[in-house]
Amino acid sequence: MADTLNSAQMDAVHHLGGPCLVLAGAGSGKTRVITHKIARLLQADYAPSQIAAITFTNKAAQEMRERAKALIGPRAAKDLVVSTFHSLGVRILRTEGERLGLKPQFSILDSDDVLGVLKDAGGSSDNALARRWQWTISLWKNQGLNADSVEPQNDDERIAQQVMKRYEERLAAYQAVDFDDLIGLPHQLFQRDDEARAKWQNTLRYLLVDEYQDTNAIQYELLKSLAGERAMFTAVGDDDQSIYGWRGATIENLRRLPNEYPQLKVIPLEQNYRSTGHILRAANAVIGHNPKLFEKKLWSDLGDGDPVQVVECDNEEHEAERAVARIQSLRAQGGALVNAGGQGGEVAFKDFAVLYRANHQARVFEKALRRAEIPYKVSGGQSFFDRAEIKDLCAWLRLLVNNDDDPAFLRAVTTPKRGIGHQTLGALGEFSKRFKTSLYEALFAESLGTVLNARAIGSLHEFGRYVNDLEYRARHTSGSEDAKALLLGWLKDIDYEKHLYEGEDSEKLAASRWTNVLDFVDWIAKRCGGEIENDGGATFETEKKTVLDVAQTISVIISLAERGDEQDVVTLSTLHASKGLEWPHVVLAGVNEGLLPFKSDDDEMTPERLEEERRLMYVGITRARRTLAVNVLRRRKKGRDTVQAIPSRFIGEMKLHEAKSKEDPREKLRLLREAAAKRAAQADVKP
DNA sequence: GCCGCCCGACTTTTT
DNA sequence: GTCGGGCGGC
Repeated sequence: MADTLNSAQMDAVHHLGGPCLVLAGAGSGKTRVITHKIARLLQADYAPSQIAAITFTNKAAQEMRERAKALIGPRAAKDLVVSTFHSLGVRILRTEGERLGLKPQFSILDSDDVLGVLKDAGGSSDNALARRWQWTISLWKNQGLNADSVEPQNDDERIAQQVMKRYEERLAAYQAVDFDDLIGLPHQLFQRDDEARAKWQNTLRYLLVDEYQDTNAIQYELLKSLAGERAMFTAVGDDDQSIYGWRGATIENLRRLPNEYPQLKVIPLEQNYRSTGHILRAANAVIGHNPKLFEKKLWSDLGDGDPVQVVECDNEEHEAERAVARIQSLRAQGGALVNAGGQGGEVAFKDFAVLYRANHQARVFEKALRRAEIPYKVSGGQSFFDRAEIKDLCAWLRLLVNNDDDPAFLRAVTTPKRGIGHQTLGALGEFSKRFKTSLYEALFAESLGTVLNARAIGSLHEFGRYVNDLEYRARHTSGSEDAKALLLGWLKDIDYEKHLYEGEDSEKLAASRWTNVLDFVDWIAKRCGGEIENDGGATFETEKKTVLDVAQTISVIISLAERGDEQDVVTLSTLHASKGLEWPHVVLAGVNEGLLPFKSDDDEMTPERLEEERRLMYVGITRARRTLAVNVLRRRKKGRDTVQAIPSRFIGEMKLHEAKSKEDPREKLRLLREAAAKRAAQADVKP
């Protein structure tokens, strides 16, 4: 991307006099606009602490802060308010809690906590039912409703309303709030307390909102009251990438903006710096089938590039094989298909992504990639390993596998605290650096006595001997039962349960962490195998693995996860999780009716739903920089059996044939398919 | 009433 | 490949 801003980006950055809506098409450099606008605001004498950039996820907030820091320097970046909606809400509630009758140390319930409270409040032990209540109540709260203002439409909703009433009472009694309250309560406060509202309006004098199309009704209201009369804000979003309607986001928020702020300056960013022409034309063609809120058409000056390929596959396994073959052949050719575009050069695994509608579609791709020995990661997935308690234990396991893993050593030696402090570790670190050894190695060095006193050395040796002993036992223990005993013994030795309860002020949270730990132990133990299995009359023992073997596999998973995007691996991701990301080569998997657009058997496809599915397709297409393969299944699995599969109507909507002759036999076939898709569309959509 | 087995389904996700 | 629900047997 050029180092300068284009003229639309420039307009967006320099419009400071009033409300501003930036319609940032895919790949149009919206983060650049936000960070440059922050810099511009600083020039215009806003203090960093008066500028709030609001995002949806912690990850996005973190990235935004990094990007801003690179532009404006660490000192100014430190005071910027870069925060998610929810953490901003926490901040408001912590300072203003009193005015809402909330103790300063209220607790925030996570999703599991809420489920528990709901089961209790609703007098049901049925998880699925409680989840449905949770879902319904959350959607209501996101619309700014409470148990008294809800108007139930059916019996289920009437029950949910009653449960909600009791749920509200319980939260008040517990002095607890849920995630939705983090937005809803500050909003209520600002509605009725002019003083508090004025105070915050003066604290946060300029608001920048990222992914504006993902805001829900209540977030919109909160923004509106924060912005106040002055209306100093920039909303950045793209109605064509609104894919979270199902969790309460509403593009109404985009539609109402020009009405509620007549002075609103709307600036479309249409130049795309990501994809080549064929890909962009396909994207524009697809999204052209949706009714338009704002006129916007992406263009790029990166040349036509390679045509979008429709890849026909017999079934899911074949599809995965073809995707693997595509990865291998593109790598072999150095990325050149028809038009290399930029430089050919090396094509790395990390240049590829396979995107799909639903998580379970990843499995068959994982299998094929493993067989082809292609490294991959499944994105968006398991955050289990991200949990602090699991990381603690993994540090120990990593240390057992590799004694020289210094970060693991540091975490293990201080978890739990065992009287080895900063001083000791600092000295050990210096020592290890000087003699170019690992920390673990340094611990046993004869000459360590020159830098540390006997007591410190004693503690270190005790730790070292324990690790040594544990490693020996882990190396010689296998089978589920023995492994479990070993692991539980270890946790008891280090008194980890106590450590959890001491480190956590909420007993409940500590208990849930301990449950995670026990799950983790079971998980490892299971992988140590050795269970007697009964297979067709013949009993046999499955192959046993030692605890150390399993720890080794875990270490690999962890180090993959930790290095994150640095790793040269193929990405498997849902379309939802792919938003905001890009890859040179993208494969869209299973572009068939029923999958994309997704349709479940019992609910009917409304036009709104279909439009959101179409935006999902649009998001998928616009992730690709240079090549795009769209996979179509001839047959697909449905439940236990395989059924005929119809190509997605979105294939036809891409208008890939536009410039081609209709005499081409392949083209005729394509047109027939398109007609079939159209018929499917008419059959499925009720007007 | 509880436990175990078998069958079937399997959206999308953040705080 | 996993989880949950439902049914059947003890």
